[in-house]
Amino acid sequence: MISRKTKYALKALINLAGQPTDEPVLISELARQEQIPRKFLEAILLSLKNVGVLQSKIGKGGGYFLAKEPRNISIGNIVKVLEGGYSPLQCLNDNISPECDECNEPSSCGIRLVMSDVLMAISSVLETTTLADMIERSDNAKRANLKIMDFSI
Amino acid sequence: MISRKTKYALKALINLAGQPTDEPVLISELARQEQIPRKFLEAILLSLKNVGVLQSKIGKGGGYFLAKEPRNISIGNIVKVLEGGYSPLQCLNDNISPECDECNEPSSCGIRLVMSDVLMAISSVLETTTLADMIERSDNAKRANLKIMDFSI
DNA sequence: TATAATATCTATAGATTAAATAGACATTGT
DNA sequence: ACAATGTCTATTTAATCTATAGATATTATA
Repeated sequence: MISRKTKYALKALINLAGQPTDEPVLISELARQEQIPRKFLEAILLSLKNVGVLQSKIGKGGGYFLAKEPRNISIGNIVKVLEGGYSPLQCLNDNISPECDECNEPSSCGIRLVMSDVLMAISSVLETTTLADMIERSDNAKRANLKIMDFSI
Repeated sequence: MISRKTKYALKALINLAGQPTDEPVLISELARQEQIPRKFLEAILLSLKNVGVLQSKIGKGGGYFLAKEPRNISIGNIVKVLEGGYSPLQCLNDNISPECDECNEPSSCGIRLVMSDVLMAISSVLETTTLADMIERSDNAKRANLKIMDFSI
C-alpha cells in the first residue's frame, strides 16, 4: 500500500507537469490546489528536488518546477524516493540489505523466491510508466467520460 | 511491504505442509520451531482457520493441520487474509471501497489507473502461486546449493 | 468423573511508523 | 531595506503493528 505521502507527491507532479517550467509554482499554491497540508508538502517537494526531479527558486518570485520532462520521470523512481522502495520484502530491497532478520538461508527461502517474482512484476510496471503516461491515461479517461455524457444527453 | 504477521503465517504453513495431516501440531511447538511469539501465532492460526485454510482440534492431542492440499492454497489468499489485501491503493481493494478520500473522479484518476496495472501484476503472481509451488522452489534452491557445495569440496 | 492438555477469546500494553504542525533561518528580487 | 519565498530542525499527534496476559471452552484419558 502506497502512503499518503507518495500520493501527494504524484498529485503535485501532475499539477506541475501542467505548468510552464519557466513559471515557478508556490508551495502554498500547490498545497491549496491539491489540498495537501502545506508543511507536509514542503518536505515532499524537497525530497523530489534532492533527487533531481524538481528544481526550485528561492526568494521573491520563486517556487517549484519540473527539472525534467514528464516522459523522463518514471513513477517507479517517485515511489522509490518517497517510500524507500517498493519491494514486498525488506531483504529484496535494492539498498544495502541482503540480510533477513528471521531467515538464515536467503538463497533458498521460499517466501523470498516468491516475493522476488512479485517485485519483478511491480517493477516492470512502475519503471516503464512515466509521469507523461499517467497524465495521458487520465486525459484519455476524462475524454471517454465526456463522450459518454454526450450520448446520454 | 508485507508484514511480519504474514511472514509468520507463511512460515507456519510451510511447516504444517511438511507434517502428516492426521497429526495435529501444537501451537506452542510451531511457535518454538519457527521462532514466532506464541500468542501472536495463535491469532494468526485462528484467522487461517476461520478462512478454511487450516483445521484444528481442541483438547488433549489437539493442534493445527492443513485443511487443504498445499497445491490448493494460493499465496495470494494467505496475503489477503492477513494483510487485508495487496492492493497498492485503498480505492482498488476488492472489498467495499470504490471510494477515494482524496479523489472526486476515480474513473479518470491517473494514480488509480497506473496502480491498477500494478495490482494486476501483483495479482497475476500471487494468485497463481501456491503453497506447494513455494515449497518446491525452496527445495530446488536447497538442492542447487548442496550441489555447489559438492563441487567445492 | 477428575484432571491435564489443548485451542479460543477478550483485552491491553508497548513499539514503531506515518502524518501533520511549528517556528527559526537563508536566499533573492525589487 | 524589505517582503516573499524556499530550507531546515524539532516536535506532536495519530495510527498501526507487534507482543503479551489471563480467563474460558473443549476434549482425551486415566
